[in-house]
Amino acid sequence: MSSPKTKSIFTTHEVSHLLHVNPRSVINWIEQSLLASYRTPGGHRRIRREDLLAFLRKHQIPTPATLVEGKFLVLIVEDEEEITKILKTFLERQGGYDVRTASDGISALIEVGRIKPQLLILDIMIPGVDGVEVCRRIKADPGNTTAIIAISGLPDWEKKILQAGADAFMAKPLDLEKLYSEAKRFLRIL
Amino acid sequence: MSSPKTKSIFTTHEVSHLLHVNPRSVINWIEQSLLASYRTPGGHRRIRREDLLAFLRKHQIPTPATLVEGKFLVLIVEDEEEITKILKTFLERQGGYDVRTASDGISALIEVGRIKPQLLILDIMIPGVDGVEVCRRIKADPGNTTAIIAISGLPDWEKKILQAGADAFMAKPLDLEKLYSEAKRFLRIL
DNA sequence: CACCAATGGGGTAATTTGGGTT
DNA sequence: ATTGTCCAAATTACCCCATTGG
Repeated sequence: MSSPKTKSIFTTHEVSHLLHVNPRSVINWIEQSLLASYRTPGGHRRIRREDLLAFLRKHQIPTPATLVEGKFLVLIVEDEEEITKILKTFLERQGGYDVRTASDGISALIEVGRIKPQLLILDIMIPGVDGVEVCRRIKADPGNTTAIIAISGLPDWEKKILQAGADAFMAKPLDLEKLYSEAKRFLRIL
Repeated sequence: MSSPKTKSIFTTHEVSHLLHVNPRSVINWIEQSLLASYRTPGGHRRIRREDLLAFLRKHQIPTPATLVEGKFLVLIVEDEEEITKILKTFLERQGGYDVRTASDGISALIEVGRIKPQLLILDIMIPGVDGVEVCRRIKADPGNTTAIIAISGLPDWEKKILQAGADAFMAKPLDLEKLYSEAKRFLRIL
């Protein structure tokens, strides 16, 4: 129940592992004052979480999920309860995701406006306002920050939904791993 | 609500937790006379707060927040009362922050000169002298020790305010956690 | 005084890190 | 600009037993 308490101090090797680079590169960045750090009495470098995050932001490097504080807000819009449940459980099991749900177009639009999720997983064939229209309306807002992954059993929708502004399309049956990988891409995490 | 009354004597394990190192390293430092300590009759080491602080200063290691005596002085310059209030409440709730406020450029400059805050949270669009000019003037003083986090609803200001010497820029709406993380970065605490 | 869980010490081996190199 | 390899040194892991503090 307790929060996993994100690490707050990292060694050069830990940073190099997080960012998938050679430890020497991390040292180079530090020596060029691109990344702030301090030293142990014995000369080993230590990097504070805040300094690492500032470095990542400045250089627009995707943030490793383990560095992210708080949770990502995801809204699933799907009228088939079974699929909703599978998706929700899967994402929650990854950790770091706060998953909300809606089952029709109108409530989807209301929820997006209200909670402003970072990610929307949107089934196209839903009751009332359909997914394409939901997508269009969300993306029409210039202040929009919600990434949209559209899903449907009919691959024919792909072109139309991407034109409506969706960031990605995935055909059912869903490949959960692929979906997760896309989600991470839009959330800019590693 | 009351201050937790900072501890004045620490064990090796407590120090190791504070600094995120292995207890063994603390012992090593003590044995190399890098860190002063004394022993209980049974041989257990005890470290005085002042000795620990001296050690941290000497090696330029950031100070854990719980070791900091007194409060950090923060000045918020913002003409929207609502935002000022949210920020002030948030920082005070973290503990360890003495938060002052100003609502225009002139009083901001006067207050910075008078109370020399460690941190200035500066809205750019304020009445009278604007944030960019306030920033420039503060950073023009070679004796300046105030870190500046600029905030604005218009992301376009980022480049200009950083050129004026601001240490960071954050767009509104504000992410309080991110702001707090930046604050800790500039205050050199763990 | 004895009991007990958690913590601390001391030894040594294993791992990680920095720095000079390529 | 990043990476590979070497070595010495710093840090950490693991062991068992003693101290601490209730």
